[in-house]
Amino acid sequence: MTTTRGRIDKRQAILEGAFTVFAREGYAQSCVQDIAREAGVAKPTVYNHMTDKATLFRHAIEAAAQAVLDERVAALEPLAAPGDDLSVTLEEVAGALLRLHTDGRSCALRRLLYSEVTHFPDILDIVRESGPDRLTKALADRLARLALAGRVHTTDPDLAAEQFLGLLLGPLEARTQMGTRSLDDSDLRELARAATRTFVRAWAEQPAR
Amino acid sequence: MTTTRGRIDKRQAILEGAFTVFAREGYAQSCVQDIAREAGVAKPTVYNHMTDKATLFRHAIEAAAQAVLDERVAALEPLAAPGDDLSVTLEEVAGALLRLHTDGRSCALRRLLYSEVTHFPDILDIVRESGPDRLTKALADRLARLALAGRVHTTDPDLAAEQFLGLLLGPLEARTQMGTRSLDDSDLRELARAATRTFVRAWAEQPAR
DNA sequence: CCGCATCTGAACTCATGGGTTCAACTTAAT
DNA sequence: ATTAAGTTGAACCCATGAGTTCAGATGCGG
Repeated sequence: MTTTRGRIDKRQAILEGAFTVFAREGYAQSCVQDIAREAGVAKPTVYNHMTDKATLFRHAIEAAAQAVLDERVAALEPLAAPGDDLSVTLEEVAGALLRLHTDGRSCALRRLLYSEVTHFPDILDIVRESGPDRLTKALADRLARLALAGRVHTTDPDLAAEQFLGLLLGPLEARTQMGTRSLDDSDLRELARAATRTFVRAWAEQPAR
Repeated sequence: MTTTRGRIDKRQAILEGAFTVFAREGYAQSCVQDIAREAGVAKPTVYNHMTDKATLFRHAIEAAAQAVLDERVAALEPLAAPGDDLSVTLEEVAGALLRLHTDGRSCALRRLLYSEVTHFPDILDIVRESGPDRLTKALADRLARLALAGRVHTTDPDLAAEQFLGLLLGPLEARTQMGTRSLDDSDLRELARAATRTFVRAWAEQPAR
């Protein structure tokens, strides 16, 4: 078999260890030695799987981004069949998104993207389709369905989705000190409630529009 | 005099050069030699003014943050005496904020903060009072006045300010590819219009609240 | 049991860069 | 003119870390 290499695929361990260390130290400050140690592997083994520190970085980011995004999109699920009161479902989804967004891995990933976007312009392409873009699209899809059902009043679900996320996540950055402080669950629920209320007032309560 | 040192204060040049290089390369990837060259100064001169690469970083960030913030707060000025149609003034202010927020220095500063916040936890304190926090507060002050005048309907101007900025800046990140792509002025105006419309619908058109 | 692929640890090369030293130079103030 | 502070370039020391090499484990299929 091609994939049943030697031991229980070290590759996975390397990618995870790499992300952990990169997240903790930043790209330039991480040394491959530490990554190897973190992954429970010898340094040359790392170079057996990845040619470069740079490609190691790319692959680690890609894997992490994929994982983070899947959770996010899954959290939108309740919107497929909302209850009688749309606000309740929206608020539930909002809370779930906030919890995911403030998660340690998520914050670390965001920090890494921001800091290395200029040195690795290609990670944007890697992450784009699996990044906030796809989340906005997925939310826009849900909102479009709801608009058809007359429960949201908009002709531009993409805009509505962008604004919902802005309303929800914008206030976060300030409160979490750029993702370094963590909020307790009641704060998150409060933020979810405030964002949902404003969104509903602007997009679901109005008569026509 | 204490401040009429030797030549026309190299200190300023050093801080500016440092920010330029840090912004371009990131903290770890910048070397003091390059910073000195960028500032038109010899390496030992840098160490005459700053003890460390780290304190050099702190001071450069502080200076840049101060400059960036002052512009931002100044852009809120029109809200002190809005015209008959509040939307117009809001939209004008929103456009100005967007232009400042997408400015190269501004994006670079944001990237630096995100990437080094874990290695320099203290830059948060340096920047807090001169960061997005103070902008939100300043905007909240304006909104409070407008609420008193009955032109905005809210009992929580801080929340309204946070949400306005979220509505305005949230959609930006996606469109500018984390600040790497620049938008032309018509796009910015469009974004300002969309954010303002939603904000007004939620906070200024409603009867009571 | 053997060969093959992989993993390991340690040592090594080499480039980069932080921070310092120093002797010579420039400038401002007295 | 003299002094003192500040600047300069070049050379220097030293730590760190990317990437490689190699000789010896270790496990697997046949």
